Amino acid sequence: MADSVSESTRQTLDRLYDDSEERLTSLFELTPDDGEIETTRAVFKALSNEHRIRVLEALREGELCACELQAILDAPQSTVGSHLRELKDAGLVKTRRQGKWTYYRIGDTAVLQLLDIAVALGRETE
Amino acid sequence: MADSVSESTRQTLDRLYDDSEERLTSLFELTPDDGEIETTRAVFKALSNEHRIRVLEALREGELCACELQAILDAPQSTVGSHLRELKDAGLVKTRRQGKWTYYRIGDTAVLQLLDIAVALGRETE
DNA sequence: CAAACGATTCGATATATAACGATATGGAAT
DNA sequence: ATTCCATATCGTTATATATCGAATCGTTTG
Repeated sequence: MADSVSESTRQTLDRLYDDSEERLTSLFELTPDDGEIETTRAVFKALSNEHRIRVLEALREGELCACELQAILDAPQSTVGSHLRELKDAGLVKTRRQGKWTYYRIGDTAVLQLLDIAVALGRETE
Repeated sequence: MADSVSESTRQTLDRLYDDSEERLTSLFELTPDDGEIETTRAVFKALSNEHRIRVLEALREGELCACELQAILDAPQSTVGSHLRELKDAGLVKTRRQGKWTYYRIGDTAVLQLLDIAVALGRETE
């Protein structure tokens, strides 16, 4: 584990700490396992697109069918479709099929919490 | 505004609603303005990378210098540097310079809230 | 003030993501 | 069954992001 660190990094730590080995070990304890990082990244990745954010914002009020979302995004059907699929794959929306129509809704209210916090954070960063 | 909608989308809405024009107008009210969407997107984009998530997780406990973060990521200095710059540009971390070292810390606890919610959301989606 | 060293930026290449026309799928109505 | 329609998927091309060696910048320290 600790011996996977590059030479230059190790040298820096050696200079910085009396017991660099111990420090390295405690540093590595700060990092979550790969699986958790990856699932977290997938959530943020799905949220990091203008069209997908617009869809989720629109779904705050309740479910909408794909064609309504298409009107909101004002983009070609294939483009909208692939974004909806991505949101669904990420678990951020759920679908309900009624006849020819597919209705989309927010999959978990935690999604709205994420949006709220990010909006506030973005505003203060501006 | 409403006349920017493509022909096929309009036709679909025409079939779907008696007053498609009114429906279109109310749909457009669901979408936030471009500026807000963009700042929100910027926050999520900065968060949608394995290395950057690892950095933020590591900073939960308190500030760390760039070289320690380099040890945690175990990546070349230039790679780590560009991720740190991106986090700083997005306002997610703040820096403090002491002598030769630059110390990084979480810029706003809202960042940790975002991470917590996304981790939980990712876990249940898996 | 010059050497040393960590941090930052630059530039080229590799990889990932987005867009969207064309086509397929599946339900409903005639 | 055939046709129509909403949605989903595929495949290609365009755009964006990540990586990392090399060069540069800013401080500290001798």
